[in-house]
Amino acid sequence: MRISQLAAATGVPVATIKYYRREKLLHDGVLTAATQAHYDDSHVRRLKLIRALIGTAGLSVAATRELLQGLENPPEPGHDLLGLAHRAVTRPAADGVDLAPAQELLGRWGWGEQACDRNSQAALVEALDGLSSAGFELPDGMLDRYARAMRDVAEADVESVPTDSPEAAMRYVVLGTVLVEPVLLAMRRLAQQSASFERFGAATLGQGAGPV
Amino acid sequence: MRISQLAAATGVPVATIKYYRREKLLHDGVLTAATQAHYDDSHVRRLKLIRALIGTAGLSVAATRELLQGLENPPEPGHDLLGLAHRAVTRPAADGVDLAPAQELLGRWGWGEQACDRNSQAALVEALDGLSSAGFELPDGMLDRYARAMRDVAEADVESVPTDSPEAAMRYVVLGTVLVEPVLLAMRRLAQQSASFERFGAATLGQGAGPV
DNA sequence: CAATAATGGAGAGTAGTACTATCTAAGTCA
DNA sequence: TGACTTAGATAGTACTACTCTCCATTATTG
Repeated sequence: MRISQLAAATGVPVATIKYYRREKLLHDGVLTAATQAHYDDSHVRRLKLIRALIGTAGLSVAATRELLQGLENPPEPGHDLLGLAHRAVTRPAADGVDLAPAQELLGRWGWGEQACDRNSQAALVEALDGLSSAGFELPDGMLDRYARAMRDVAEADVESVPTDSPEAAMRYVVLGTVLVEPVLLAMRRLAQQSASFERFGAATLGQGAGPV
Repeated sequence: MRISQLAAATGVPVATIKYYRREKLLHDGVLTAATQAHYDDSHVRRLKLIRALIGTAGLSVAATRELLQGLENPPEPGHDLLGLAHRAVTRPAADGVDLAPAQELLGRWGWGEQACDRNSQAALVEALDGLSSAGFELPDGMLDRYARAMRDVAEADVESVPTDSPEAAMRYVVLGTVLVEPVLLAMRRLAQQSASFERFGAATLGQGAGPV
């Protein structure tokens, strides 16, 4: 398969394929001559994965590269699979973040603090800071309801990890983490619309009377 | 309060404040002379809100402007509050998207299809497409578990909407939708780490033995 | 009251990201 | 043979979110 056929098979422009190759997202084809290379199914699959990570999951090219490079190396026992996935979607925590608020919540929910890494805790703290600095106050108990729901999600995630091979587990964890996020957010919005429709009828929160 | 004091009070550089003003995110101060204007608390609050929307929620300047302009106009009865918030975080659906897969799911979950707008349905379809085109298959029943959890979240959201004043309701819906998303995602990651720690111990999915 | 600093408003400049286009020498195919 | 394709390198583009510079005022301070 030559590059133009690879482009046709995936819908990705040739120039973009070359760009991804330069950026080390896509492995080289097999050179058959100085100006000719062959690509195969592995390139098609990889390219589709790249587009899903950049397009659907909204990762940057740099984060995508890191995640793919992590996926490439077979996971050693004790390798931090979740960390690999989470680093791809979590920006590193600033140094001066006070993790105490997160620690308190983790304690309250019985989520072992020692199991949870700094960056994810910092992400929670920053998200909550964003809420409060915007002058937005969550009603009492709201955070706990959210926590229960996300715990359900996470338990489903963890239970479904295939345990037969480390490679399959790694793939599942890494892709499941980043690619499922947009699914969950889309679901929340639809569920909000449905719940609001049931509770208030169309007139209050849902679709207005007129066209959008 | 002059612009430099506004900058000091919010941590936003003067040049950036001027930029937000040009971009109509921030209302003008009161001119007291040709080169002097006064700012007040409303500017401080607005600026903090802008930073939360752009920084924490990850909105673009354009989406932030739209959302703020929507917040500004008092909501008319029948106004589409959820739509306003959802448009700020959902990119408009491409024309050619087939909504059938989403419709089927909505039917299965009993989420009234007529309550759910095209763009949100398209977002779900695209997110699921991303999963499958990445070669990632969700186990049977997984989507339903996710749906149940997100339904819980959405019901909490809708129940907590203050019903006393339309302005408060609008503010709650719009900000709650976009600012809570990062909170939920951070929680999912922490819950995954905790659940994985409980199920597998530190060695399999969680923090590796060595330093990262 | 004069020197210094700050401000509003406008425009231009910058840094980063994700491509996209052009070019050359080399190879392929009809 | 001659049009077409390709690898690899370099340069250019479009967009976003700022950031800087400038000038004619105002304000502040010694």
